[in-house]
Amino acid sequence: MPVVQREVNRFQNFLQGQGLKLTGERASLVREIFSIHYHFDADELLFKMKEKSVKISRATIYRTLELLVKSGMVRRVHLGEDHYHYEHVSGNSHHDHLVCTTCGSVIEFHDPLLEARQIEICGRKRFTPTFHNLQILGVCDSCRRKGEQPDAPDRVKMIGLSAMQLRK
Amino acid sequence: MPVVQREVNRFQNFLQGQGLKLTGERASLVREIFSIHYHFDADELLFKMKEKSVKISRATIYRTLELLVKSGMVRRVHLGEDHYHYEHVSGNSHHDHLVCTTCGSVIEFHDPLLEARQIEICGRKRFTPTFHNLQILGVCDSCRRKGEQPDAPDRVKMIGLSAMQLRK
DNA sequence: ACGCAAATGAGACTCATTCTCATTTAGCAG
DNA sequence: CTGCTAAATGAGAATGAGTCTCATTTGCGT
Repeated sequence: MPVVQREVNRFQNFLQGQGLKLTGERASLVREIFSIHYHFDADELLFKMKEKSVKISRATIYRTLELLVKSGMVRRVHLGEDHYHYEHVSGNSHHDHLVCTTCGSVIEFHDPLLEARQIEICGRKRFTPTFHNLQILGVCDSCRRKGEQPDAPDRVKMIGLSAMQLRK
Repeated sequence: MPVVQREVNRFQNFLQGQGLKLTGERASLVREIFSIHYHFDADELLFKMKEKSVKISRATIYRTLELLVKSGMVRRVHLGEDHYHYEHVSGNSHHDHLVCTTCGSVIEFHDPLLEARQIEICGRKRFTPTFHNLQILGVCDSCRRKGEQPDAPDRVKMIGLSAMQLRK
């Protein structure tokens, strides 16, 4: 009856359709992933499973994430870092991300007008869109209020922004 | 007098401002990069330099790319692959990308309305944007006309899209 | 031309991700 | 309930983009 169980069932349906099996490891991962209402990476998952004394190998985590992405239940997102992040897809709530380059926090947003405009652009280019990925990098409200630290650009390198772009 | 020479000078100005030096290797790389009117990755650069018998080590390529990004002359872009791509910045023509998931081709576009809407959204979230990164994945005109190949989803895995997302 | 900080090349290293393969398991047929 | 077999797992090796180290070389101000 917990909500996450529905997700496990959803995954099982997908697996059965592909002639694949629902194992204990896969079920645990789905339960964990759908309890994280935020972005995570493979290592965080590995760590959380270890915390709960659920033994799952790194390989299985990656393999299961791949299946979940194929099933559409999980989405791979780029957050300006040099490795992948993931997030679960609840219902069909697509959203994009504002990423703070100072503190690393991520704000989600969804804007129908933005989406509509994108579709218009695609039409003009005779391009059939299936999916998109938008991150807006910048400074969040609380970091802005804290003022400019003189040594702030440290995080800039990580995220691959140029000083010039930041200055714009 | 070739156009690329202006870029070399631009880079030299940046380097001097930082107390850094313009070396033969750096100049060759800038000339090469500003002759590529497309996206490239570090390995492609390495290969092209080898082709021209210009000896430059992998480390220098990465180091120079980092400097060029810092100078604002080159931009790091994510194109849905698992490693970085770069593109040179000519003037101040920001643009975004339509990436075909079938043939891998990339169409650039720039849309002021889209940008304006993004700024509006940021304002609502009290977020100060400095930069953004938008890729729209989908199928380009010529691939669409070729119809659906029964084995098309091969590239899907590479790009990390789910079958469900593609179907939408 | 000198001196020295900066730059280079070669290869070692890191670290996320993928692969291999021997062993275990889910789930179907009987 | 039992056996069977394809699929799944874990452990660790392999991969590959990107970074770092350090001995040697070079740009460039004096």
